[in-house]
Amino acid sequence: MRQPARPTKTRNLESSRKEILDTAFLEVYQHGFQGVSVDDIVRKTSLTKGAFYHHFPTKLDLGYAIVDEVLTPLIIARWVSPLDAYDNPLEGIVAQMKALIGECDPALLRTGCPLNNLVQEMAPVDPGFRTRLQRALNLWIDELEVHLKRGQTAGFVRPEVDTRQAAHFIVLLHEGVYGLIKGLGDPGAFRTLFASVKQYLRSIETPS
Amino acid sequence: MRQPARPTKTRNLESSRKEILDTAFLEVYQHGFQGVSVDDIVRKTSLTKGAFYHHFPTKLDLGYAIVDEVLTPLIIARWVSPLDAYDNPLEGIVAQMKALIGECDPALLRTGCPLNNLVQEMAPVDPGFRTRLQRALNLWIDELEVHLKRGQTAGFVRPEVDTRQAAHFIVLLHEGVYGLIKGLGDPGAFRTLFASVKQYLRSIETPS
DNA sequence: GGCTGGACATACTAAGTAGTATGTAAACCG
DNA sequence: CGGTTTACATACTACTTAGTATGTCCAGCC
Repeated sequence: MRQPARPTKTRNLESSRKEILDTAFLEVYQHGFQGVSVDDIVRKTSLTKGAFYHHFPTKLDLGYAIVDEVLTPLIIARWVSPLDAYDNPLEGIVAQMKALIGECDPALLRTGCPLNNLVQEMAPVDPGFRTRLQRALNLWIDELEVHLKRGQTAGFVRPEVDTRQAAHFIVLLHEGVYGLIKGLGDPGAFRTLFASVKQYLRSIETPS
Repeated sequence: MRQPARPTKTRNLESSRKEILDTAFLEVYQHGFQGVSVDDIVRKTSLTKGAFYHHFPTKLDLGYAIVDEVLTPLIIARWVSPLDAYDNPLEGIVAQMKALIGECDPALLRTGCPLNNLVQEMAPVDPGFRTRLQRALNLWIDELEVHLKRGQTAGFVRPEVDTRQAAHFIVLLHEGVYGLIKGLGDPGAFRTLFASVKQYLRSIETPS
């Protein structure tokens, strides 16, 4: 058996930081940033408080790192990159929403969208969160617009559609679907909402 | 000068409770339920902690009272009752959204929708909140559907429209508009989003 | 192989937290 | 008008919180 290039050490800066970050993300996702304590987080970790404050100067900095290093990449990986596989981006949007929300574990659905959760909780409270969450949302909108423009030149999206306006609205629809399912506590509401979403997307698609 | 029927007393159960409830609503609206302490609330009141716990057994009970006695009536007063004045409910929905979001103080807009804020923060965390917030949302949807049905029989809403599905979607649009403006931190985003909302509402309206 | 610095662990502090115990004076009732 | 209840105010407690101070041990380097 070959040794790995960087052999497993009993201590590892990168992996420790990642462990804290990932478990913190899950805890914050479920209980909110203000609803989770640093002690809560380290308790769910193999590490201790000393490690936490070695990696993150304050709890707020941890929050910022969650947005930048976990949340934003997650948005791109789940809602943007998959569209590359579709000639018609509208088709991809429908498919992804069905796969990631419609066919998601209902229990998990009740906790909503990690991004939306943080936006609603922290954006008005702290400016550091605000700017970072704005960046994430704008990135999502920008990337969506790129795909819509591509779909427009390829003839799938109606030429008169304002792609920027549509990108905004599609993000709104994602957050709205997540939020309303969470609020109603009923994953079954997805079918009803999804029908309206598809109806809108068809309305900006060139009829075949 | 006539004495009022119930003369002003130095102590008044009803008005004290209302003072606590109203200031608590504003504080929770701005900082979240978990982000506000009982001490914070009483500090913004002319009363003290003794009064607080005389009126509310726990902080959670205060939260429940906020949903039942402040939030739910507010939803009805702002988004449902005004529709009575319109023969065409879709026209009323557009007018109300423009008046209450589009022409609202931008600073206030950044804190979003009080109902949506609480839903995203507390619905997954506490079952007592969950059921109450569900009730509020379902009431909103139910009342909206009544208006849509009325508009349908009056010929303003297309006969083939599923009014229940539309009511769900319209509530989603409200929460989504609030949420995205808050997330983007840009009240100017309203114009963009509002255009899409109007576009949808026109699509379920019978052409004149 | 000893030394140094980094990657943690342990123990602590000061401030805030929900909630309580008790006191007190105003309102009501006879 | 005297007593009881109600509507609070004050002072306190037990606990949790973010953050710190200090100790320790492993890893790489000379």
